[in-house]
Order: sequence, then C-alpha cells, then structure tokens
Amino acid sequence: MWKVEMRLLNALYTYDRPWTYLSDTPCEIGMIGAIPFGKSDRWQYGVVTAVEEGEEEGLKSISFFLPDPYRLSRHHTDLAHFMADRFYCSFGDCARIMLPSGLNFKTEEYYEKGESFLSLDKSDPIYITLCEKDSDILEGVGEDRISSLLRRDVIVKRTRAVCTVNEKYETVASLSKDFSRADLPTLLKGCRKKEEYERVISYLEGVEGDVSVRVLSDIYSIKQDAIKYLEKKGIVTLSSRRVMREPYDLSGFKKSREDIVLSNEQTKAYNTLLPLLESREPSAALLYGITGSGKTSVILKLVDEAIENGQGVILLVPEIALTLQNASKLFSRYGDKVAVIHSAMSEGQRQDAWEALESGEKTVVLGTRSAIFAPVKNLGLIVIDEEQDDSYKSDISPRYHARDVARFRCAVSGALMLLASATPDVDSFWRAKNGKYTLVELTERYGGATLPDITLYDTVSEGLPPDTMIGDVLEKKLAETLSKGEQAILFLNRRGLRKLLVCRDCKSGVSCPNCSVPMTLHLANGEYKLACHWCGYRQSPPMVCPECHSEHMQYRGYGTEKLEEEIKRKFPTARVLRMDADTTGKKFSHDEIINEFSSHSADILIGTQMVTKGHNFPDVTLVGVIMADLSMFISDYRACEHTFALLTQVVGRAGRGDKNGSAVIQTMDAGGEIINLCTTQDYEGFYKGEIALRQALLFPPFCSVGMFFLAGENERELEKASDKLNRLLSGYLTGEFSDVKIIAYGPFEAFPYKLKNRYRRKLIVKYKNTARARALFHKVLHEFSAKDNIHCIFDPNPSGI
DNA sequence: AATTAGGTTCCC
DNA sequence: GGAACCTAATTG
Repeated sequence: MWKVEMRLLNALYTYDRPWTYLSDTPCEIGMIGAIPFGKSDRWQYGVVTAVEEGEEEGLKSISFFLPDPYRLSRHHTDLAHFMADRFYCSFGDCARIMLPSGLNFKTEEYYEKGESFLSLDKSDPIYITLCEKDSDILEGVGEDRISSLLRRDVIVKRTRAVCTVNEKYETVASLSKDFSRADLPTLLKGCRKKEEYERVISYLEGVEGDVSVRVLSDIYSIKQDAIKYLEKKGIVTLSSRRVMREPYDLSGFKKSREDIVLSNEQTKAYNTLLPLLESREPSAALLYGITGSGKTSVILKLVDEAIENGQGVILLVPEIALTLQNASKLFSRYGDKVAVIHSAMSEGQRQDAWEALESGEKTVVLGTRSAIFAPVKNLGLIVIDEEQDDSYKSDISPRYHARDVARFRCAVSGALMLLASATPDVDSFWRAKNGKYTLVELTERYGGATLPDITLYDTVSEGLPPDTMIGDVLEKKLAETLSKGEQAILFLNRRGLRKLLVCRDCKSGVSCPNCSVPMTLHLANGEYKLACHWCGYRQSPPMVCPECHSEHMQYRGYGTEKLEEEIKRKFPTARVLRMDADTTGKKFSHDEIINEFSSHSADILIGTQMVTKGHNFPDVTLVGVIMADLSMFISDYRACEHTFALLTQVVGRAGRGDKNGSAVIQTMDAGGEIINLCTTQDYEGFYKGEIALRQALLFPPFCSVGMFFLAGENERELEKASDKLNRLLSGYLTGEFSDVKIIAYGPFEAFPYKLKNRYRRKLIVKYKNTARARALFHKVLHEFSAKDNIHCIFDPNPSGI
C-alpha cells in the first residue's frame, strides 16, 4: 500500500491543502486520481504531490488514476506549487489550466442489486439490465419507479467518478487480409452497383494502410452504407482511428524554409542570443527594437536553431488576431510541427494540440497567454512578443503574468526566455539595463524604411470647435492620402457615439443602474440607446433628468461612432471601416475587418486599441490619433508607460511598406512630456524620466505593488469587512510579521465602486516580494474568512492602481 | 463549495 | 414533539 498526498483540482483557497489517501497501486507525482471527499464522500479529482510506501488507519482510498498522458509532468507540478504561492490562489486553479481542456470530470449514478432484488420479475427490464446485460445504469426508467424500488431496497443507488476525454474518431476502411481478387466475381454476383464497388476496391488496392470512410464516400460519391455492405461481404475491414483536429487547414501551406537574410545589426543581435540558446542554461534576454526593425527575422532564425537542435519552442503573441498572421509564417517553415493554442479554438482542437505536444509529435507552440503552459517537450526557447502588452496578465484566478511563468519554466528547463518589444515594460527594461536580462537592441528600420513624420496638434490652442473631432491639419492630410489612393488609420480609444448624458440643471449624469459609471450613447439598428460599457446594460435615453426631472439634457464627449459620422460627412466618397468592441462581437468579424482593410477594400480604418496591435498594412501612410490624452486619465502608476507604448504602436502602423508615412497626434496638452517623447519616438528618453520618477516615489521595479480587493452586495458590510482586513494586516505587521516591511494604503473605493450591483473596495500595499511577505499575505487571506458574502482576493500585480 | 451536525425557534 | 430554520464546523 502507498500513502498518497493529493491536492484537489477543485478546492477553494480556504481548504486547499494536502490530503492523504491510500492507494493499492503505485503512482507518481503529477498523476490525477479520483477520490471520495468530505462527509458525504462526493467525488473529487486530485493531483498526486507526494507518495510514500506504507499504511495508516482512517484514510480513504483512491478510486482510480487517469491513464497516460492525462497527468501533469514533474515540471508542471512544480510550476503549480510555485504559482499557488506567487499568485495567491489554489493549487487546483493552477493545475487545471495546465491540463487539457477536453478532460471532463463527472460523476455518474449507477445501481446495484438490493436485499430484496429477487422480488423482481425475471422479465422486468430492470432485472434484465442488472443481471443479463453488462450494465448498471438504468436509462428510460421512470423516476417514480426508481424511488419506489429504492425504498423497498430492491436496488441501491451509488455514484462513481468518470472522466471522459474529448477525442474524435473516424471509421476507416482497408481491404480484408484474406481478400483475393479472384473471389470478387462470386462475391459481387448480382450486385447492381458492381462497378462502383470495383472502383472502390481498386482504390484501396492502390493505397497503403487505411482510408477514411468519409473520404472514400466523398471521392466516389457513394453512400457510406455501400462500404458497410463491402464489410459484410468480407471484402473490406472497418476500424476506428483517432483523428487529430487542426484549427487551421495545413494543406494550403507549402513547406518551404526560405533563408532569412539578416542585416548587420540583426546578425549582431542573433549572434548575441544564439550562445544563450545553445548553453542550455537558464537565461533571459530582451530584444528591444524600434517598430519595423525586423525583430521577427531574428526570432525566426532562433526558432530555426532551437528546432534544429531538437528543442521545443513556445511563441506568445498578445492577441488571437495576431496568431493567425504568425501562424502562416510558422506553418510554412515548420509545417505540422506547429501547434496553435488560443481561446477562440474549440475545446476539441485544444485537446488535440495538447496531446500532440505532450507526445512530442509537435514541438512548436504559437498562442496567446495560456499557451505558456503547453506541455512542450525539451523546452529550449520561450519568446514573448510585445512583452509589455496587458493581455499577458490574467485578471482571473490564477492571476499570473505569462512572463513570470515563462521565467520559471526557463529556469527549470535551462531555456532562453526572449522578450521582444519596441516599447518594453519599464520593469523589463530596468532588468535589462541592470544585467538581469541580456539586452539586445535593434535601432534601424529594416530595409531603409523611415519612421513617420509626426505632427502635434493642440486641440485647445488651435480652438477646435465643439462637435468637431478632426482638426484642419488632419483633415488636409486625410484628403491628400485619399487622393493618392493610400490608406489611413484613425485611432480613438473610446467607442460609442457620445460619452455621457448630463443634466444641465443638476449636473448629474445618467448612470447605469447596476454600476457606478455613466452610460454611453450608441446608435444601433437605427435606434439610440444608452449602454453601460462595464456590464452591458442598455436602455433608451431618458427625455428628462432622472434626478431633477429637468428637460435640459445634454450629450458630452465623443467616441468612434461619432468619428465615423464626421468622416463620412467630410469624405463622402471614402470607404470607411470601424473596428471596436461593437463591430467585432461575432467570432470572426475581427479577422474579416482586418482582411478587408489589408486587401485595400477600404480607405480609412477607425478604431479603438485593437487597431494598434501588430498588423502590417503596407498601404497605410497616415495615422491620426484623435485624443491622445485619454489613456492618461486612468488611475494607474503605469498610465504614462501605457500611453507611450500605445502611441508608439499606433504611429508605427504608418509607412511600413516602401512609402513614407506620417502621423497627426491631436492632444489637449501639446506641451505634455509624454506626448512630446512620443513624437520623437524616444523610448530611452521616456524610460530615463520614468525610472527616476519610480525610484523617487517608490514604485516597481523598486518595490512590488499588490492589492487586496473586496467585493460584496451590502455596502455597509463591505466597509466593515475592509476595515477588519486592514486591522488584521496591521496587527500582523506590529506582531508576528514585524520583520516584513510593508506600506499599506487604504482601504479605498475601487473603480468602478459599484459593478454589476456589487460594491468594491481595495487596499494597496507596497512591499518587497520575499517569502515572508508572501506568507503574510497568504495568512491574512486564510484568516480573513469570507463571511457575509464578502469576496476577498490578493492580486500581486494588479492594474488600475 | 457542499454538506452536516447542532442548536434555537416556533407552531399546533 | 417535531418541523423549520439558522449557524458553525468540517472536509484525509
């Protein structure tokens, strides 16, 4: 017998600890077992975290283990431990995102014979099922009958754990072993479809191995029944074969590994990175290169090298739309060695990708955030493209940052973590500057392309009239661009028609009934609606103020819909596309808009954040930023960093082909430092100022910032709870944890204070991320039992501070 | 989270 | 006396 320590896959943080079970079969760390848990022994699944030989009284037993390959590797089990500690969540939360999503953990009810089973008539269907058929599941029996039989102890109800895997199979046909052509005339004698059958048989003779019945019936446009008939005659043998589902059709990709020609600068970068990859020691590097400097070529050449040496590679990109672009590059280079993983893929496709990687059949992964957990064998290289992007941080449990996970995986595997960006995260750049990462720079635009000319336009001093969003400079440039048959992108980081509806008398805005935020005006299907961007609530705009019943209601602020109106009015012949959350609701509408614009079926693309990311439109020569200051108003110590990265990215969309590009940035504060640094694309200048500020005001990378976050429906209870949390924390800081240095701020209201009818508060802490500090936060979380429906979490790297 | 054990209230 | 309701405790 073995004593097995397990961590539940579905435990809440409050009871997430090792539980010991007995096993009569040996097992290994990382295996997944079904176990009875709790007083009522309901079925749970757990990951084995330790095993020792021995026995002990009073332990329950493991029912069964999942077969290979459905388990965590030692590497992943260690990673789950690391993550649960770093990201303040349960072990199970971490383990679950590492397992294939196609595993379905269920419990099943079944029946056994009871004491008075023999009172059943032998012709009773229940008697037949339980005795003669090899089954213990009663289907199609009425509930009343079952409960009556249970009462009389004729049958006994039990449950068991079942785990199914989302695998796809197809029927395949091959010629029977003992089939000989000589028998054919006798076998098919009198068949009307003799000729068709013969063609199928000749086809099967010509191929080696099995052929899918579906394919076969497609080729000869015959019914699948016909092939079944051939089986009955003993001519073909049918069997079942596993099908791996691919999200993209690979047949269109010719495998051709074109040589990558690197410039001098790129070669230098490559030569710095190559030894890191080859050393097989844990290493980290930052590839910092201005937009258009050809980071991708350097990366691809490294990937080539890794694959050549039989190493596995993970490539992360911020968005699903970008995976598509990159996927075609990778498919043509590495063919069916490439797996793609992102959230828009079906569960089945992700399941098969997981298995293909786990088996070593595929060795390269391209995907969004969660692809960082892919079970890649012999991991040698992890690339995080646009590493400063917010989408690498998960805002649901586990609240991990892909970069932290990547660092752990590279440390364990002796792999290279390569971060790439034109505007690196300030924290990453600081690490690179301070020797924690190897810094590799690309300073020239590849192929002699130049950075766009940037014009600042101050909407205040230029006196841009109300109800106008496009200043004369931008309007003139737009007209020029259109007349040359080139394309333009207009960026406005706010969707909708008008930002809010306010009362001119009492000055109050119309807010969402569920959230403490003003609602935005939209025009959809010819109807004006106020919509809440936080919870999706919609209503018709009120004619009178809901507060004071005044009729003097007034709209303020603009969004992308209003911009589209103005463009259509000013350039009636231009073909305009709008890309924002409202026009990309459907599954592939995002790709459709991108494809339409890149094939030049439209002249102007208007959009929010999503137009800024990575796309390469060669005909775009003008970029207009309508309100550059918007992202500065967000309360976050990274607001400047985000603004700089955002503007640099969007401006970088102009002039990517052989034509020169230009950009017009409209701002309310043309003297502003950040905006001016953007016009010169001076990242290092921005970094110098920013890092000095961070040091002076004590912000990352000079400390860690974390947030206790509380939410609840009852405002009073929430206030009491947040005070209690604060007292608990300061109690520890003066007592048991007086060695831990923490500065706490708050508790304050979070933004928005009310969301979906729940009030929210936060407590911010600045700290040094040591084991002791983490132990303190864990202790506070455990002790702060979530009473009175108050939800409490700790986010070690939150946004919006 | 789900369940249970234990205690209190309330009603006829 | 017992159903109904609430709360605290427990999970191997």
